[in-house]
Amino acid sequence: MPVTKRRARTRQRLLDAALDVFAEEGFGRSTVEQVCERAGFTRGAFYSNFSSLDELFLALWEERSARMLDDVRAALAGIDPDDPEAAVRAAIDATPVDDAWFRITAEFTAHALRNPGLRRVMAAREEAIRDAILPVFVAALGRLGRRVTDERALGDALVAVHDGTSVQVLLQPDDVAVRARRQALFMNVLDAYSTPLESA
Amino acid sequence: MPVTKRRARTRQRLLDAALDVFAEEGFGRSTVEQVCERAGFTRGAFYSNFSSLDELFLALWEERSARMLDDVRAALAGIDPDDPEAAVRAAIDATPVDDAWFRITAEFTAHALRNPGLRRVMAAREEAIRDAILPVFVAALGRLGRRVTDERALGDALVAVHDGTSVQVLLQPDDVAVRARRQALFMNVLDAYSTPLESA
DNA sequence: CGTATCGAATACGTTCGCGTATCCAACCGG
DNA sequence: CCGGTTGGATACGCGAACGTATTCGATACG
Repeated sequence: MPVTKRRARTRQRLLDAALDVFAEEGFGRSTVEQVCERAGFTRGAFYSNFSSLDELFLALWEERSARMLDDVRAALAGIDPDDPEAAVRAAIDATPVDDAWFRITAEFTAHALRNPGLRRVMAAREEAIRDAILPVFVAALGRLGRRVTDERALGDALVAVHDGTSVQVLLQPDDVAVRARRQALFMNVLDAYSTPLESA
Repeated sequence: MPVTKRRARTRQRLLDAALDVFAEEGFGRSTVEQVCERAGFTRGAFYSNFSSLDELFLALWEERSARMLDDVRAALAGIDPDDPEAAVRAAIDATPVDDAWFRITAEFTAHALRNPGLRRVMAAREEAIRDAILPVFVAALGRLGRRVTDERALGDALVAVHDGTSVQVLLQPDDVAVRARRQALFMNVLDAYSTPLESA
C-alpha cells in the first residue's frame, strides 16, 4: 500500500511503462533502465518502489490480470438474458485476444512454471477466471434448455480452448477462417458439456 | 551444414546445453557465457558456430520441434489399427506434455509474435504438426464408423486443445483429475467433429 | 508560512557480458 | 609423416546495467 499520492502515481507510471517495454522487448530482455526511461524516471525512483524487476513483473501481472477479470465480470453482467445464443457469443467476445497481453502472459507462464510460488499464484488466478466465466455460460445454456453435466470440466475446457485458439488467431491475424473455427469450437464444447432438459 | 565432424559435435553440444540453460533460466535471461560454460566451451567456439543467441534459439527450436514431429509420426505409425479406441488414446499420449520443452516453446511463441519472420516459421511448423497428426485420427475414427466432416477444423481444434490443456496439466502436475478432463476433452472434440456413417 | 519528512535525482564504483583479433592445436589430404 | 587449413582457446577493450549512498527538492502538516 503506497503511503502518499505522489508515490502511488510514480509506482503506477512505472507499471504502465513496464507493460509497454515487456510487450516490445520481452520480459527477459528488459532492463530496469529501459522501464525507467519509458516512465520518465531514474533508477533511483525505481528502487524506491520495487526491489527488483521480478517483483515489478509479479505486481504488474497481478494488477492487469485482476483488471481483466473485472472487465470480464462487468461485460458478462450486462449481457441480455433474452437471447441466449447471442449471449454466449457476447461472452466469448468479452474475453478478447490481446496481442501484447498474450505475449506477456506467455512469458509469465513460463516464468511461473519455473517457480513453485508463482505457479500457485497463477493457478489460483486461472481458477478465479474460470469461476467468473462459468456461471454466465451455465445460465445461458439453461435458457437454451440445456443443463451442464460437469461444471468444472466445462470451465477447464473453455479456458483451454480460449488459450489454445488464441495462439492460432495471433499467428494468423488476417485469416478470418481461423477466428470462425475458434467460434465454432467454443460452440461445440458448450454443446458437448451439456444435455437437453427433458421437461420444457 | 557443418563442414567437419568436429564442428558438428561442438555445434550439437552447444545446442544441447542451450536447451538446459533456456529451460532453467528462460531464454531472455540466458547469456552466451552460460551456454558455453554448460557445454564446456569458450565464447570463441560459440561465435564460430552462431552469430548470436537469437540465431541459436531459432536453430534449437527448429531442430527439437522437427524431432518431436518425427517422434509423433513414428509413434502414430506403430499404432494398432484393430482397436480404434485405444489407437486414439495412444495418439493422444504420443504428444506428451514436457515441462522444459513447454517453457521454451512458450517463450519462443512470445518471441515469434514480435517478429514477422519468425511468426511465419512458427505458423508453418504448426501446420506441419497438424497435418502429421490429422490422418491418424481420421483413420481411427473411420474404423469406429465415423466420418470427419471438416478436417481442417478438427486439426486446429486438436492442436488448440493440446496447447490449452498442457498449461493446466503443468500448473497442477499432481492433480489426476486435470489429466482426466484433458483426455475427456479430446474425446469430446473427436466426437463433435465427426458423424456416424450410415452404411455399415 | 515554515518546517519536517518523504521520495525522486544524482553520482558514484563495480560487475557482467559482449564481440573481436589473435594464437595455437588438432585434423585431414597428400 | 608433414604442411595447410579449420576451429576452438586466449586475451583484450568496451559499454551496459546494476545497486547503493547521498543529495536536494517537493509536499504534507502544524
